[in-house]
Amino acid sequence: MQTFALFFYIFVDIFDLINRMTKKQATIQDIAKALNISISTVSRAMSDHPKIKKSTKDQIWDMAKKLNYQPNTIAASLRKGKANTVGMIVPRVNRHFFSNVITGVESVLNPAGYNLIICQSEESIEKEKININTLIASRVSGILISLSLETTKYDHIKRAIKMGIPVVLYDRVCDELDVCKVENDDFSGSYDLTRHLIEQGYRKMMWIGGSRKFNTYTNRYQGYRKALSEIGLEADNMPIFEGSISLETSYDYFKTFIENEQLPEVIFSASDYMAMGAILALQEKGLRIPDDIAISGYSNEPFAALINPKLTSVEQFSKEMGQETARLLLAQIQSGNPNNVSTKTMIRPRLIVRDSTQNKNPDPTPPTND
Amino acid sequence: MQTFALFFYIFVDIFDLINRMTKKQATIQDIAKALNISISTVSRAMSDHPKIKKSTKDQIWDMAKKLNYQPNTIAASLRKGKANTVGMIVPRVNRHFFSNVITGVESVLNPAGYNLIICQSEESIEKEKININTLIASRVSGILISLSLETTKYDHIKRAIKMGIPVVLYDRVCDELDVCKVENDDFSGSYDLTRHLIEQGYRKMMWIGGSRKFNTYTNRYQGYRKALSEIGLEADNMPIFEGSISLETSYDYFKTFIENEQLPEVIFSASDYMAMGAILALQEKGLRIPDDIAISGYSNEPFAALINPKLTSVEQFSKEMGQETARLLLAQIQSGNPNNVSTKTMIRPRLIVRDSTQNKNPDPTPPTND
DNA sequence: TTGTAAGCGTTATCAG
DNA sequence: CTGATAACGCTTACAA
Repeated sequence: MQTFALFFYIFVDIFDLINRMTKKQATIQDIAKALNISISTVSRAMSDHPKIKKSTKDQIWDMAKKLNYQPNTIAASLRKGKANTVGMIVPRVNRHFFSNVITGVESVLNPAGYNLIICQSEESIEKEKININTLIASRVSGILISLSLETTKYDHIKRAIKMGIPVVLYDRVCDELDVCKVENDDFSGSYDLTRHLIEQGYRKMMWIGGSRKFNTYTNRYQGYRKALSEIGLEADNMPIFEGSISLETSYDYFKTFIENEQLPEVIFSASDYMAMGAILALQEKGLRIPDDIAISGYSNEPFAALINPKLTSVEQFSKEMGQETARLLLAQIQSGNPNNVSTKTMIRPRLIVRDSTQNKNPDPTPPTND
Repeated sequence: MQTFALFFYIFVDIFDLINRMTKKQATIQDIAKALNISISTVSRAMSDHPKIKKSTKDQIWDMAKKLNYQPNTIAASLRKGKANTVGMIVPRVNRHFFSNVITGVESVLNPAGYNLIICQSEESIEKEKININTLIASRVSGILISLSLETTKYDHIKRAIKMGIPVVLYDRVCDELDVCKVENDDFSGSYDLTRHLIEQGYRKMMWIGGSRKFNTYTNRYQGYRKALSEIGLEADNMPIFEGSISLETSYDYFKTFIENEQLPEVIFSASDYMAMGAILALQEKGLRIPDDIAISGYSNEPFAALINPKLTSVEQFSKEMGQETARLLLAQIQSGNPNNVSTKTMIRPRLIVRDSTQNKNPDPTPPTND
């Protein structure tokens, strides 16, 4: 018994030694050889094939452990013609919104056995093209993409679609591609928010946001415009500031705006960051929010609930968007007939009313409508 | 001429047709066949091998374009025994700090021709093990990992190391693994911050932070302790609150703390979120910051500069950490002798002094030391 | 229940 | 400068 144990010990060690010396990883061949069985049996055992005897399976699994076997998905992918990998193109990962979409995507893709390759376009169409090529070259099972701000031609994406790779667009979509899309319902979010402002009694409004050549901001503007038009106000005749979506841009703008222009009752900011810039500029001039001027944001950035006053904003459910996007992709992959349908899913955002839009001295006139 | 053009047109179309019908992607074989040359020549041309005539290369590239050829990196990886992919394990992507590390990593890995597979451990050692297995199975060229909070055993990581996969630890490291590590110099960051508080004249301090069983918080505590001991104060004798690192925990704690305990002059919070929770609780009770009580944070979250008062904090240079981590990994990969060195890189953080620690009525006693 | 053998698309070695 | 050919590690008909 003693001897046997010793023998066994040496036996194990030899395998380990061989592993180390050759620096080569064990394959199913090694297992097959060691057990004097066929490699296909090993392959089947590794995927827990029902037609393999339990006892042989156990043998194989033991040996696998002994040899420190790690399956090689690359070989499997090559053989199967596709990888259990999906590619996700994101403008930037270090944005609250997008990193939450990623979390959502992973939460459905991982349990389904897929890995995520994340690529950043950094808002550049050139990078986006490179990303697409990389993903095609990696033979991913599908591609999730939110378009870069620069992207106005879609040949690179069409190429992927033509190759039979399922594609789902999320957040930043376009009409030209005939695939599944998951969007934020910016129109509704904006409309609801504007209704809230109206109900608070505000009438003299001002729009600030990113350039309306981007869908996001057009849609938000349209929602704002619609709500106003319903009570007989014309958004286009009220002040508008379009600029790059950053705290600084808006801060600088309001520094001078305050000096030269008459302030509205409320600022509708289509971006929390721009709202923040405005707030800093206004507060520096001694203006109280919302008493002297109210303001709302959009996106519900983490800081919105933390600043003073707490910022009214719109929650976008980024994680849910990721989940829905991933689910659609999985459906495409599993259908075996990718890109055969082109759906359009709207994620309905939710208005979060906070202190920054609480009218202390509401206009006596109620909304004329509804 | 007319005829030729027509012929050519049909010719192209046939290829396209075949591509579509078979849904099979063109390979170098197809190119070779179409051009009546050998597949090895095509392979060489695709990697721009110097010994291939310019004219044949051009032919090949043309045909590649015509056939809509996309290289198959899976096949290449299998043949070469490794993928041009590196794996990155991150506790959570939707954290400001980590998503910036990712950005940094990508900024050096992509130009070097590597792709990133990002996995989230979600602070679970089980997930971390699965992630490691996935990455090994994908035959990544290297692994970057920040340990989950649960991780106290490292067999899974050792396995990767033993298989010859270069591993670099970042942010959350451990002594037991003999690999390259990139850490935040929490001790120094905390020390510098405490010195600043001392210089502001604060003496009655309070420590709040995450559990000190985690390196991060021990180190920060030690820096704090050291600075205090230098002026003859004993940190251990001052109030301490350890809890989960969230706004809510700290908010709840201070709601009752204010009622029952005597407030310190300044709260040293080892987390911006906990600082924020405290601020909300204190301000709700009508306390003015920093006039009635000062407070500092750590990590320089985006909101730190936006709240009122602006929060003194410590900037961690997460992007730079990512870049350094990636550089170290690349060096390991290229050395061909992975995990042969084990370095320890400290990223020195920077103190950002803001309003929340401006002492309006400084203690007349200057620091006794330095 | 297990084995045989072909092949996935590359690259690398050797030979012209 | 180019070609033939053997892997790389796995899956999967088809056979037994």
